[in-house]
Amino acid sequence: MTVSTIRSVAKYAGVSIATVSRALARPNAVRPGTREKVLAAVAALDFVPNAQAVQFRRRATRTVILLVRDISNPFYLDIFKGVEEIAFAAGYRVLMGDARNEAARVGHYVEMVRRRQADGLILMTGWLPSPLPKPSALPPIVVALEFIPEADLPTVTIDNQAAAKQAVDHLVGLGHRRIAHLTGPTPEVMSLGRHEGYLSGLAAAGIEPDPDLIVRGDFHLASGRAGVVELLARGVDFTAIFASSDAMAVGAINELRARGQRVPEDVSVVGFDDSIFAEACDPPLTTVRQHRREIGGRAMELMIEILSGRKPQRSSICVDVELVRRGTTKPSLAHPSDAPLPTKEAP
Amino acid sequence: MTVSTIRSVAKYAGVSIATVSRALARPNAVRPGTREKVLAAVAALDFVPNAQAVQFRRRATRTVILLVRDISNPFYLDIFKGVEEIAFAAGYRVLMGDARNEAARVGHYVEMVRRRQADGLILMTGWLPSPLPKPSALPPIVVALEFIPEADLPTVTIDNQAAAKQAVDHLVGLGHRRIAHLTGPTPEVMSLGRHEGYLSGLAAAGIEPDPDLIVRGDFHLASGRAGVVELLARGVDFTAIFASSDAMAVGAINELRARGQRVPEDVSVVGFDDSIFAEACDPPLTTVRQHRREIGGRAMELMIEILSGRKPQRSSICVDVELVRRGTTKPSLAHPSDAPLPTKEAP
DNA sequence: CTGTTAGCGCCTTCAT
DNA sequence: ATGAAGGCGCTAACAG
Repeated sequence: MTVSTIRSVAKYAGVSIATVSRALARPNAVRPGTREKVLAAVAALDFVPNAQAVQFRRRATRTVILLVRDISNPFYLDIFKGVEEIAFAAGYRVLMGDARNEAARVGHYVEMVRRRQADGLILMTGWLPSPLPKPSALPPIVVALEFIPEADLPTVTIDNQAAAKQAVDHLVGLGHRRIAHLTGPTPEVMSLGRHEGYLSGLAAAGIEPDPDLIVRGDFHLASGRAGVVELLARGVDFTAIFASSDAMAVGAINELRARGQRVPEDVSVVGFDDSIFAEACDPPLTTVRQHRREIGGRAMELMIEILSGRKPQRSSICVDVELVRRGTTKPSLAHPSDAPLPTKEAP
Repeated sequence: MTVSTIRSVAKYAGVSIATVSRALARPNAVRPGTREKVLAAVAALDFVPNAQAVQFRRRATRTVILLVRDISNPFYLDIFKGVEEIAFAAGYRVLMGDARNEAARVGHYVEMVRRRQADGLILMTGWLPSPLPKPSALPPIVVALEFIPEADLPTVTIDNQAAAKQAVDHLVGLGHRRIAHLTGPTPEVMSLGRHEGYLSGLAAAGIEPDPDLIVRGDFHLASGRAGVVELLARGVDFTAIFASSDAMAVGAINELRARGQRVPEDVSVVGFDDSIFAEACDPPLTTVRQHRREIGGRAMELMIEILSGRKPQRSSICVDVELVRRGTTKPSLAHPSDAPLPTKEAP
């Protein structure tokens, strides 16, 4: 590891340190001959500017933190990718933080940027440390995909309700009328939005919602299995399931199969996310795609605008979703009415 | 965002900045009364030390970069988690870098630490920028799970050969003798190790390897499907498949099913990694588990030792793997000999 | 165009 | 136990 400083380069090139600095930062602010000399010295001494000193001087770290709820979720990978691409291109670095589902850790990361370890925070947790610091004490924050009702922060989201409605519309279009919903953890805005979308999809089709068709999950695979177990235990009829996450959809499919039901022949299933599970699923999963790269990218763009002191045009952005029709949905064989399914053994 | 500095705190408390610094860094190097005053001032002014200044002064960033081959791979999530846990506890931060499979980007990250943006680099790519900088120009690097033959760097790995052999031993123990291997991308050390393990597993059982049973893949799902297509096209008999990654195993299973073969009844399948695919698979995948958290943690521990100037006891660590028997393997129905499978339609 | 100079915010001897 | 002072390596006025 080299240790040469700007001073040694200056001496070697026979110029002042200011000239070295300029030759490196704005090459054409310096006479070509001088530039040559400096560059030669830089090469000879294998000089690399000390980034810490530069950033300290400039009062900027050019680093942002992407803080996620739980890093085990592969969902965040593409978000990260979107953030990182934009960040990299703009000369920023991305520090990935894992909140491990603990509010306290969010506080830690907020503290990090207050201490100037980073310039800003892209938040993908639904909470901020409480008591909420007064707005003036909050560092630059952009919220992605989540909602923090208490604070009015710039946000990049999708329209969960419209997205869920699309999924239900698809099912309805296929002739399904007994559609179950595996929801996300329910006090959360995201889960609620998707559930409302489910309800409005039913309403649009003139279908009366049936509380027995609604099962609460937590987005994880196991809760998808459990959801099907519950549905079957209730003895309720259904020809389709809308799951608020792909992982739950896969869990549900596995459980349905274990119970002798075929997908999509007996039951159609739609997921949400278009995550890595969707393509690994057999048949591939029909699902609502979230453009994760784009969401991440947009969030980073917002952050850059904020950090540049420019006031962003829109402080909140809504990214479109897209229904991806694949193999787990097909037309309902049930009568157009609410007639029970052909034959279904109880669990 | 607060802007108070140590100087304002000093003035407020009526002491010198040196005292403030001490009161914060080593509280008992200062008289209790003074400490009180300082702490009160800190609280009143909502002072947080500027981390950039501190680190600049101390010539350390307390940040390490975890650079992965391709961030889209969920495999790295748990590695990150392991790294981050140890790092966090030791007061380090982890910057996640994505090499996007490009050697040039590795160079970029090496450069980052040379510029003192970070103290060290945990490398999970199989390459370093070439031409290789002379060792003296290399920053602190720990290699995890990969191998960089050209350079002699501290490494945390698993014994790929022994691990693969375990998988094959398991299959052999179940009575399988016609075992296919879906390899990883082949010029790479990791893939080669696993293939050697496969071969030695066969050798130990006195089974002659059959080149027709070996298909090259790239660790991804699609190549698992393609591998089965190839195997079937070759018209070769097999009762089991060992795939060098879980993703390939899942792809293979999906393709087998599409061709009317049952898993594990007709064909047993073993994967490698125990990744997120393994549990989502139906039935759950028998696979070789890599303890990713531990691997990450060990790598970070090594890094901390190196950065602390302590010479690590062992510069290379090998983490154990574990065969996880689940639902995709069962005893072979084929004759104990090399007899062809009962009935199998050609593709 | 180039050099001189004054810090950025903090830690750390070195005196007192 | 405390204060004064000197940088860390660099950038950004300000003069020339």
